[in-house]
Amino acid sequence: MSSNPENIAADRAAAEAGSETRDRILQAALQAFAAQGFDGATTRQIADAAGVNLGLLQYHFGGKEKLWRAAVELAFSRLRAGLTQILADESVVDDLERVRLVIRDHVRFVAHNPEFVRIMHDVGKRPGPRMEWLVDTHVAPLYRGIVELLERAGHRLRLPDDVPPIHFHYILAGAVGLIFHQSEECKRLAGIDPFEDAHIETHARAVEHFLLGPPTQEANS
Amino acid sequence: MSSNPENIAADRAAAEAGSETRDRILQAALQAFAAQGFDGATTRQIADAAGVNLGLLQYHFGGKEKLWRAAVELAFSRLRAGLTQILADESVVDDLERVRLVIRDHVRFVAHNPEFVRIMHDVGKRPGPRMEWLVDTHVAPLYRGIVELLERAGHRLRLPDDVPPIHFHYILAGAVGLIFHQSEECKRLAGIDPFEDAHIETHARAVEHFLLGPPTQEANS
DNA sequence: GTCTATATTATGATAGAC
DNA sequence: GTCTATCATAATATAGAC
Repeated sequence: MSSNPENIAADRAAAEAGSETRDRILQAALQAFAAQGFDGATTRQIADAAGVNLGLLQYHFGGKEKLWRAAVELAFSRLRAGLTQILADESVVDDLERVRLVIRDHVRFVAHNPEFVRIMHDVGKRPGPRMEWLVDTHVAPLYRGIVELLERAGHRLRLPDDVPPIHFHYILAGAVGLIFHQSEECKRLAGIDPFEDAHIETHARAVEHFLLGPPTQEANS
Repeated sequence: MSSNPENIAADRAAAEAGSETRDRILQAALQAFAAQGFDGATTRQIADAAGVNLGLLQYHFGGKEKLWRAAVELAFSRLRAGLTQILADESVVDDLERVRLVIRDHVRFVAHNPEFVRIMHDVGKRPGPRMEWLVDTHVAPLYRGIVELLERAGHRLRLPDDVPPIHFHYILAGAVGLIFHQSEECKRLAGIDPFEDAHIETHARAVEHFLLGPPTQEANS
């Protein structure tokens, strides 16, 4: 940073350009890590996709690992944006309906942000510092919110006896996300693109139906 | 292969040792590809785990790609062993009960062969020759069998109107498999090991319950 | 902040002795 | 069939000019 006045404007412009570049790198990194996994994605590929030089990744993020963390933060911030809103929405009085809203919204979120599921699946399968960091800083807080909600919805959830909420969590996450995670497989297997709006809504309806049963009369949006 | 008689016995012994080595490599490869993904797994790591030299992978399989295919064949042969048996079991008269059996069995299969799901998730998310080969040669035939079964079970499946079977397929596969795929995450998130027998059965019961409803009276095994 | 080198390491594959 | 080199390549990360 310069201290002589005539350079302050230039510094500010440079800083802004830098922040914009940072964002482009971050976005490219999120796509790459989701599509190829942490191991498969390369820093060169990310730099190319962002249209910048390789050295810049080092400058802005300090390495592949830290870049990955920043990309994950971005993915989770997008998820929380919608989710915390629903969890706090006071106009919803019925907690079972709130679960329904969460499911419907999550299907749509995953369909529009498949990177989220892809990154979760990439990390959650193997032990190590990345997985531990992800769970501790991002997944666990969210999971606690979900469990609270499930407990408030209580017996009306039609959970069989003695099934801990963690099973519901993974059944839900799997039922919602797999078709989008495996979108390429799905296209070849069934000839449909799950990301098309009609299929997204069909999937939401199906998941909702299996996990919560037919909707009550007032629940339409 | 030698043609002089006194070496035939030695040849046979060598061939047997070779086939045994081949199997050890294959098993190690399956584990590695499942745990680290195709990109993350290294041929050296596989050779080490199998207790053999790097050059042998080349000799027996001809490269990483072909070794991967052989490992996938192994995983699917294990899956088919149990599945085709259930699909063909004539003592089951009710097709809805057959679906129930398939689900229960698949939960147990995945729990005991988590490599299966890990490999599926690793390949199914991105386009390319590996994914195409996997779908065409292994997934599609299996999927056709599942669809047939679903059609025979028909309306009793409680599928909402106009939901194509592909959605049921991915809901089922996701609900069954994710907790095992994400076992490491699950351990840290909920403090339980999903591979313990009690949790396997709980999960099977929960999935069954959500997708098929409460069991009928005669359906217990 | 951005770029052009380059250092260092690790990978998949090959050649050739035994 | 199995092993010991070794090659060629591609990856992350660094140093330093602009």
